Amino acid sequence: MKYWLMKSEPDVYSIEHLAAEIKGTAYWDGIRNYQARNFIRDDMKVGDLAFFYHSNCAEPGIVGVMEIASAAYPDYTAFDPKEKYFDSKSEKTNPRWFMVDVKLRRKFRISLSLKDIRLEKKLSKMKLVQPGNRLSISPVTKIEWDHIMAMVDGD
DNA sequence: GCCAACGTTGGC
DNA sequence: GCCAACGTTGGC
Repeated sequence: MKYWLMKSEPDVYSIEHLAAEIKGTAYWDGIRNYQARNFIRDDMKVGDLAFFYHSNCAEPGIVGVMEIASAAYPDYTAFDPKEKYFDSKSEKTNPRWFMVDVKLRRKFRISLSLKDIRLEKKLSKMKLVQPGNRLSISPVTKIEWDHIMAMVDGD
């Protein structure tokens, strides 16, 4: 099983949106970066766990935990010209972009801010805090994962 | 809203 | 294949 961190702008789609999904799951669309695409398509498996990260907002940070609920399948929003993330180069017969379904496992009572992550020496190797990192999907090591969970739960 | 750091595009 | 121009990301 693998661990991940997935970014979303809360103005667009927040953990509260996910919590309000009737079905309990949602499709994680709009990934338009090859490296992130490859993680989704090639490495993500059903049952993997992922941190829900709020980006580009007042208090960026990790706000909860999701479970990957499906294998990767073509991101059909790329096929629809009316969609924000339409991409004419992604064809139905040869899709360029993929997505997975996610399910909310847990919303943290107190989220872990980027500031606090930066202050934590043991998390200094995280992809998230590497200079210039903009990847919206990144792998998290088990050690990092466990450490964050311990921080969130106050040991 | 600013802007630095990236990734992508397209002319050559 | 180079690289300038452009668009996007995301912290601040």
